[in-house]
Amino acid sequence: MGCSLRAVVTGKEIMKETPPNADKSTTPLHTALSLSLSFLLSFSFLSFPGRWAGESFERTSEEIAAMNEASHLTRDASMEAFEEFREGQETERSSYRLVLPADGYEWKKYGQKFIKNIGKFRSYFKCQRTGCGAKKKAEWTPTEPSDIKVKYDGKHTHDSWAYSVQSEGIPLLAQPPTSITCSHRCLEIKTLPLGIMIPIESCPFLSAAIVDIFCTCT
DNA sequence: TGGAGTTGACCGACACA
DNA sequence: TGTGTCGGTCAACTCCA
Repeated sequence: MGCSLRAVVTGKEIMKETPPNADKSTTPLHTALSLSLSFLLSFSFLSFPGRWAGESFERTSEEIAAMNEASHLTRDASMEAFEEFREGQETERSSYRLVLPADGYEWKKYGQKFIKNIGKFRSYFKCQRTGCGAKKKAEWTPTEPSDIKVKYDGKHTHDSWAYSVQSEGIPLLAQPPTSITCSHRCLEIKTLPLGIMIPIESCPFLSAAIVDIFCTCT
């Protein structure tokens, strides 16, 4: 079990998870803020909410029924069955492409699966920077394509382009986070009032972005 | 033509009988 | 311990600018 940081931005939820062996010597609150720092630095939403390429995404009841039917098949056959159904519906392939909000890093998509257990599609991304092992997974429900959950794995070995963007005078957070939650293996719960100033150096917009932070045990 | 996305196949982990 | 299912990843393929 590890520590997780959650942020809700304009109704869309994202999540950052940390390894179970993360340093626990610091206070829960400090841990929460430390974890949030790198995450928020890359969290410069210049285009949000996420949307599908092409025409607006709407799933018919027949398509949903086909997905449920496919979920009873084997892992790879389920996606195949679903796609076969879609082909029969003569819908555009591009309308199922996911467009994620910019987060300050360049990602390379290397896979996508329909996860049976959670009933969502999951796309896999790697950071394109050479030598950087950071990854992220984007999950979304077919019926709620704007409800995208992004899980970040690993750390970036480089800065995000958010710094360069900021230097040009462009607001980093067009739509700042409305809530940030840290779930941590601790014995106490920290709750900070709205609008609190976060004493973290090198974060140019954190105080303006964070309106609520609290840490709970998991 | 090269980069990015798609997708079938493969592999290791895990649950269960 | 064998079998089936799962999530994660690879790599060939397709698409598009």
